[in-house]
Amino acid sequence: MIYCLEDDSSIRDLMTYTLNVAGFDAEGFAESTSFWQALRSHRPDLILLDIMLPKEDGLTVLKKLRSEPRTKDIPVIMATARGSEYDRVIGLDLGADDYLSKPFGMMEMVSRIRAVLRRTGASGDYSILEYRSIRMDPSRRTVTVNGEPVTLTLKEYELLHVFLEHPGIVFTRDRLLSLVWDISYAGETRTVDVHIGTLRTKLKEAGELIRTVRGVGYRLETL
Amino acid sequence: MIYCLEDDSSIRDLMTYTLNVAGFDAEGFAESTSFWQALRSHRPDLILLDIMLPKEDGLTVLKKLRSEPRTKDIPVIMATARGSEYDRVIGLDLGADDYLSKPFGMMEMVSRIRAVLRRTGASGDYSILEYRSIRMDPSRRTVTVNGEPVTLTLKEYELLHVFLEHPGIVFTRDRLLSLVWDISYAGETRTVDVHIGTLRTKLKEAGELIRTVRGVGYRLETL
DNA sequence: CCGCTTTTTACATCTGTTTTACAAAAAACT
DNA sequence: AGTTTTTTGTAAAACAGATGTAAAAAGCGG
Repeated sequence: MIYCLEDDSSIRDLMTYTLNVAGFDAEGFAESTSFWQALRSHRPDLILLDIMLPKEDGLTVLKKLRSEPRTKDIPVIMATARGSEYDRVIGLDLGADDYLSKPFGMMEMVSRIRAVLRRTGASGDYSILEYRSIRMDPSRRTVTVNGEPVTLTLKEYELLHVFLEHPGIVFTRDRLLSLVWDISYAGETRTVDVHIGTLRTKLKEAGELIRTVRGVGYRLETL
Repeated sequence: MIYCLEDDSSIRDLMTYTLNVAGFDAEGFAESTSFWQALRSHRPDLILLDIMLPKEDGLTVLKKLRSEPRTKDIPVIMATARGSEYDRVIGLDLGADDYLSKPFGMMEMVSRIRAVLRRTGASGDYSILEYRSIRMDPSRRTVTVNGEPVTLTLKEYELLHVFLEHPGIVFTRDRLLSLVWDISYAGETRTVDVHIGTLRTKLKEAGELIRTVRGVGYRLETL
């Protein structure tokens, strides 16, 4: 989910519309009050923040976001008026993750968002993940290998999702447990191994792409 | 263009967001002043009017609209709280074109808007939705399977509508609840499952097209 | 009060997950 | 090289949880 805080309704609508088409879940806010309210019940994957806002300006919002533990890690992209170098500097100090100079194109916006999400590791992105012969469509929750559909269970799917999002990166069993099972397991468990096993067989030849790193964990092979 | 006059910003944003996604052009207003101002320069195709408003209540707004020649033919849908308020509105019969009882689901809102727009002859899209043997005519609110008419209840219809509009996409139970039922439902419920069940049996063989994605939700099968 | 829709409840069933146990493979150590 | 130790693969059993569904309860409009 991406939140857009932008007072101009036509720009805001264009943004949310574009983001939806691009496969994101987006919600727009005209001013900060409703934005803070929404933030209480939901934590977005990214926030698009206009500098010029009616009640409370963007820099203040950013400062508030960064001061709260619950929100300080949410990536923020700021939309600034052209050439106002001042805002840019201030925003940098406050820790915005990227900037968009108005007027900006929707395509640029989407690619910046993708870049920031990739950098910060948060996903929220529903675009298709692909590696070699493996293809995953998160919005449909389907996986194909060489075009052949493969039926995966929840855990298998989540595991593969982790690997596809970070090809080449080694994940320890503990890390996988916390990512896919989200609880940090104290003791020793063979669960991950078993699921890796079933995943490998279900992926047929492509199963070999999931390599064992002895004594450490697993990773999706990159060459 | 659809105007939404609703003081609660989160509901208003949800409404305009949904309408935009549904292909309408929507603009929200928190109170009547800015609404009257916008009305001077533009004539919307439909107005969504909340009864409870800060400055000037919805009934007064409706009365004013109906008294002006320039605005008296604009279709109006009123959003009312359940109970006495509803009766009061009906009793007054100021000539709203339809009513929505709060809390209402976004799909219901969209369907009502489409229905009203169709009745009044204004624009809007109510193209027939079709997938395999299932055929839905939103303007008549009818569904057929292999040409055989199927009688669906409100919720069943709205559910099927969601699926037909996005074949293949997986919907979690939460998402379906927010689309077809209330704005947001906290806590666990088997309601969705039961309705999916009845929908499946009513759709006969075509019921198998609604697939369960274990641990996630449901989706209309595409191959 | 009646008939219809919707929601809840309860339980059987089905499916995925985890554990267990042991074989196989790799590494470490004579 | 041979032996031991550690680590991983995997089949099968045990377990946990999600889903389907009938039936009861609750809501709603007449």
